[in-house]
Amino acid sequence: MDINDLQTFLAVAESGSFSRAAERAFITQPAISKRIAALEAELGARLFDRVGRRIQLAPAGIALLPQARTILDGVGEAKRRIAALSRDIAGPLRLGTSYHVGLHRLPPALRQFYIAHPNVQLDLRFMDSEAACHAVEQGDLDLAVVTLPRGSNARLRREKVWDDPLEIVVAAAHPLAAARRLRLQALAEYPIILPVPGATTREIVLAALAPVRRNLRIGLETNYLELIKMLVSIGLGWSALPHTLIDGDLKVVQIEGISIVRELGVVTHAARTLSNAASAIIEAIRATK
Amino acid sequence: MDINDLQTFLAVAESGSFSRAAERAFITQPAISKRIAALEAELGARLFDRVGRRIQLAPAGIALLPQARTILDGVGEAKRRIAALSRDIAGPLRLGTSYHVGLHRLPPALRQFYIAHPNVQLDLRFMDSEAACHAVEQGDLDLAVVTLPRGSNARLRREKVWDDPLEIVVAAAHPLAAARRLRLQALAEYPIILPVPGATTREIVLAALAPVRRNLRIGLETNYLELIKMLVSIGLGWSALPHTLIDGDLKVVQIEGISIVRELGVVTHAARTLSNAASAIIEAIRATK
DNA sequence: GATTTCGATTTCCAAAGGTTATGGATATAA
DNA sequence: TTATATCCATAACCTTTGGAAATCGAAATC
Repeated sequence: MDINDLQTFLAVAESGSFSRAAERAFITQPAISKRIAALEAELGARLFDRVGRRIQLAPAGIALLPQARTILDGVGEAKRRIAALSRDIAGPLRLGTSYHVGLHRLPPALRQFYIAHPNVQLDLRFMDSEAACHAVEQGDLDLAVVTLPRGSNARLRREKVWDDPLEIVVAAAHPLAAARRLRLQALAEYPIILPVPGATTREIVLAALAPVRRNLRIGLETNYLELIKMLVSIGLGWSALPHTLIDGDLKVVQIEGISIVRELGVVTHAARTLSNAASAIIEAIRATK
Repeated sequence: MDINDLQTFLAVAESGSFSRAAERAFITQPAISKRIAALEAELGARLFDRVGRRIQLAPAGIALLPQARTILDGVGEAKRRIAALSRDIAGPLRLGTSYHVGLHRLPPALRQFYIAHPNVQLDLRFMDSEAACHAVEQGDLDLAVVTLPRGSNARLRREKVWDDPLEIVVAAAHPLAAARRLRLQALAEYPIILPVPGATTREIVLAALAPVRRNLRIGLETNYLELIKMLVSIGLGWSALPHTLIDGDLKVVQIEGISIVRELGVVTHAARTLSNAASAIIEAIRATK
C-alpha cells in the first residue's frame, strides 16, 4: 500500500469523482482507476460503488475514510518533524569539556549559545580530555571541547580552534628565576611537575622536552593544571603552563629552541550525523576564536 | 512513500541491522538498502548513521521512529476495520494465555472455536499473565486469556469470565492437616510457597493474607501453579491454590474470615478494533462460563 | 437520437523494485 | 598480523508496477 494510493482514495472520496481526483492530482484518470483498483484488491473490499456514471462510497470506503485521514496526518506530521530538524536548534546536547578549556576558553561561546538557543537542553560535563574523546567515540557525548589528542583516530573528527602555547615556568622566588638565559640541562636538575600519565598535555610537554627526557626528575603529578600552577608557585618544581594561568607568582623561562604548543578544539564522531544544536555550538565556538 | 518502506525502517531500527531486517521481511539485504535510501531521499534526511559495520539511528531516524509506529498502527487499524465489515471469521489470531488458564479453562472454548472456524490461523502462545497483558498493550497479541490484573490500565479492556477461588492447602500428611479449625497465626509458622514476585496471583494471595503478612515465611517461589501444588504436596510448605488443582494429596484448610478469589478472563486492547476471529473466540469463551 | 460525460480497458513505455554478484570496511578468530 | 566472516553499498540485470494515450461502453443530458 502506498501513501499515494491513500491520497488518491481521499481525493476521490472528497471530490466524488475519479476524473476530478485525476485533475487534482495532475495525473490521468486511468491512473486513478488503477490505484483505486489496487487498493481494493489489497484490502479485499470494494471502496466505491460505481452507480452508473457516478460513484458512491461503499461500506469499506466509509470505514477507510477517517483512517486514511489519520494515516495521512501521521505522514504529514512525520515529514514536518523531520523538516523541523533541519531548521530548529533544539533538543538535548551532551557536551564534554576538560577542566581547563571549560574554564578558560569555553565560557564566551557557551554564554552566547545559551542566550541564542534557549530550546537546547545543554548537558555539560567536565572530565579530562581523554575521557571526553572516549565518550564521543562511544556515542555518549555529542561533542567534546578539549585538548586535541595527538595520534590520529579515524573514528574521531578533530577541529583545532585554539593554539595554546605553553611556557616553561618556575616560581618567582626560584633560584633559576633570575637567569636571563637558561639551558635545558640546568632546568633538568630540578623536579618537573607534570599532568598525570595518559594526559595529552603531558605527552606534548614530554615530547618537547625530548632532549633531556632521560634526565627529567618527575616530582609530582596531578590531573589539574590549576593545581600544577599552585605547586610550581610555591616552589615545588617547574612545569609548562598556558598563558592564561601565568601570573606574578610565576616566572616564565625562555629556552633556546624549545617551544611547546598544544591544540585545543572540538572533537566529534566522524561517522555520526551532528544535531543542529551540535553544529550551532561548534559555530559559536569558532566565532570566539 | 510506501507503507513497506516504513515497515522496513521500523524493522531496521528495531533489529539494528539491515541484514536482520532483510531476513525478517523475507527479502534480500540490497532491497533493504534501497528502501532505506529511497526513504532518506524522500525525507531529505539521513535516517541511519552507518558507523563502520554497524548502524545507529540518526536524529531524523529518532524523530521518525514514533511516527512510523503511529502510521503503521493506523494502517493496521484500517485493515482490521475493513476486515471486520465482512462476516467471515478467518485470518490470523494471536492469542496469549497463562499456563494455568490455558490448561484448565481454555480447552473447551478452544476446541469449539477450532471446529467452528477452520479458516482462522490460531497462534496460541503460553506465557505468564503479566507478559500477555503487556503483549496485548504493545499490539503483539490480539487478546489474552489470563488472570486479570488488579490495577486499572486505561489501554486495556478487561472482561471477567471466571471467578477462581483459591483455597489454602497443606499436604495431606502435614501436621496441620488434622486440625478442624485453624487460626492464621498457626499457619504462618510454616513456610508459604508463592508465585514469583510480580505475578498477579501472588499479589492477590498476599493481599488476602494481610493480617499476618509481616510474619510470613516465604519458602519457595515458582512461576507455575502446578509446581506449587507439587511442592505443597510433598510437604515443603503451604499455599493457596484453585480448586482445579486440589486432589487427594492436599488438604484444604478453612480459615475464619479469609477468602481468596482471583478473576480469570479476557484482556484486549482498549483502542483497537477486534477482528471477527477475536470477537468469535471471546464469544466462545463466554459460552463456556 | 445525438452528444457529452464518466469510468473501464488496452497498449505502450518509463520507472521502480527486486535479485544476484561483487566490493570495501570492519569486527572477530587464528 | 593475517585470515575470515560479517555487514552495508553498488552495479548489472530483469520483472513488475504505474502512468499516458487512445478507445470503448454505459448513462445522463440536450
